[in-house]
Amino acid sequence: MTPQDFFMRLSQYFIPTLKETPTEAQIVSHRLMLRAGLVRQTSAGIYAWLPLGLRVLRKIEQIVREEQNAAGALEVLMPTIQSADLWKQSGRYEAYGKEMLRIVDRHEREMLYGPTNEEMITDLFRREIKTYRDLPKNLYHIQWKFRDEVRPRFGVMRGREFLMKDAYSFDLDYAGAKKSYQKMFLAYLRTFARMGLQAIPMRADSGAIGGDLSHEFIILAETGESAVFCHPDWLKTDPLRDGVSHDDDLEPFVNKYTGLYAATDEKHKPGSAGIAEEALIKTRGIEVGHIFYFGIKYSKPMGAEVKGPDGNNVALEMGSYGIGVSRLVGAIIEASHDDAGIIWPEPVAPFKVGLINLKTNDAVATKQVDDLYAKLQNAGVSVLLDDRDERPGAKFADMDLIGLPWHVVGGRGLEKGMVEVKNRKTGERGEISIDAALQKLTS
RNA sequence: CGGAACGUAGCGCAGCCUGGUAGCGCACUUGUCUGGGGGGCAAGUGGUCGCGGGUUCAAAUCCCGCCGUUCCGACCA
Repeated sequence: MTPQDFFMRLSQYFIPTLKETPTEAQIVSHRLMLRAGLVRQTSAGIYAWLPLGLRVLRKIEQIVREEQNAAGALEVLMPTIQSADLWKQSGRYEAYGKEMLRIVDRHEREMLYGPTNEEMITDLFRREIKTYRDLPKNLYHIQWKFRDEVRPRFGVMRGREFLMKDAYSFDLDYAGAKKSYQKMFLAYLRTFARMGLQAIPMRADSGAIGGDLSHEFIILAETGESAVFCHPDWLKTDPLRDGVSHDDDLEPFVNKYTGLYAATDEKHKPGSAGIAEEALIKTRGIEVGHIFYFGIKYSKPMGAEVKGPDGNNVALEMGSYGIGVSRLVGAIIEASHDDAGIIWPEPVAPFKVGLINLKTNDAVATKQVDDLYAKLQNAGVSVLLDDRDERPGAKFADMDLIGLPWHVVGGRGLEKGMVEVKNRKTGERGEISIDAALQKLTS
């Protein structure tokens, strides 16, 4: 917990909620992100993150980071601005098209705002790594990227500027590359599961980048962008309880998960699922991650080679692994909301508890609420305290909109030492003693 | 990039067709009553009508150009 967590009083914070929906927001996550004061648009597809939205972004980022680290990937940070030279070497400078934001610096040098980092990481790697003994390696960073989409839309789900985790693996041979791929496969399943999402890997085209071992990770959300079909057993999977470790042979694990049928609308072939068509779950999904092996696509033209055991130079076998971090904020809301607002899964919630003081003009009651606030903080629970002098209705509406997992209401029950505790997701609520509330929320 | 809309107060909108003092709701400020699901009363603040040009005695309104934003399609983490 950071020191600033001790001063999360709504009267001093910055959460500009909106009662009405801005016209430009068409889909639910975009509407809610604006209404709940998470972001503001500054240009088409470009957003400023306000305090509450930034906390969520950081939470997601941290989970991604932890799971990457657990898989043995090493964090680096590459620049947003790149030189065109590297892209000319790989041949993508011409190929990329108008999506790439091209910039000319004062010396008339061609630069670009990076849409991805294969070239740069390959360059960094080839300069330093000369022997197979230093393999395997997987380097990742979490950085802002820019793709000049023709038509940005859906808020942060398809912005032009976006925060992305991208990892790049380097191996001596295919067997090693496959192992690296499998580790990321596991890491991805764990990452999304930790965020409270049902994520399903689906076989994917490797697209413009090339390659043949490729999966998209799609999270299920009724309002998702594409229709998906999947085996009902998907809903029984839990990657967090499979008991596998990154050091294990992951082949059986990957086979288990890739063995269950799942396909997007465009890939779906009726009758190919191995079970009755009617038994398939039909829903919608949002792509939040993509992993793929692309072999020597960049290492070969860019001369990224190491000496193999036999003394010959070998082009590096590579793969890359992306997660749309900023997109996840929108995707999670698509997957978890109701008419009143956002419902944050606890691991990514900006605060765990929203504490409402309905008696701000009553010194004794306020003391009780402030005490509870301090005790929760001291117990390591992040709390947002609504100490504003607002009508109860406005406070409840804002709290529901913001969507913190637990709401604690200090009101007329305080005289008897009681508060109301509400679960945002289930709507379940009840009056319990302050001590019991403290117990419940810190356990 | 093809097709289509929209731009008037912080937000949501009316006014434009048929040119003549720029409006409504919410928000905001002050006072007051109120106090468990966006409250009432009273008094206020706030707008170069996206920008530029043209027509006209007169333009938010009509005409031309530009900019911005959004929607549908093709494209994508």
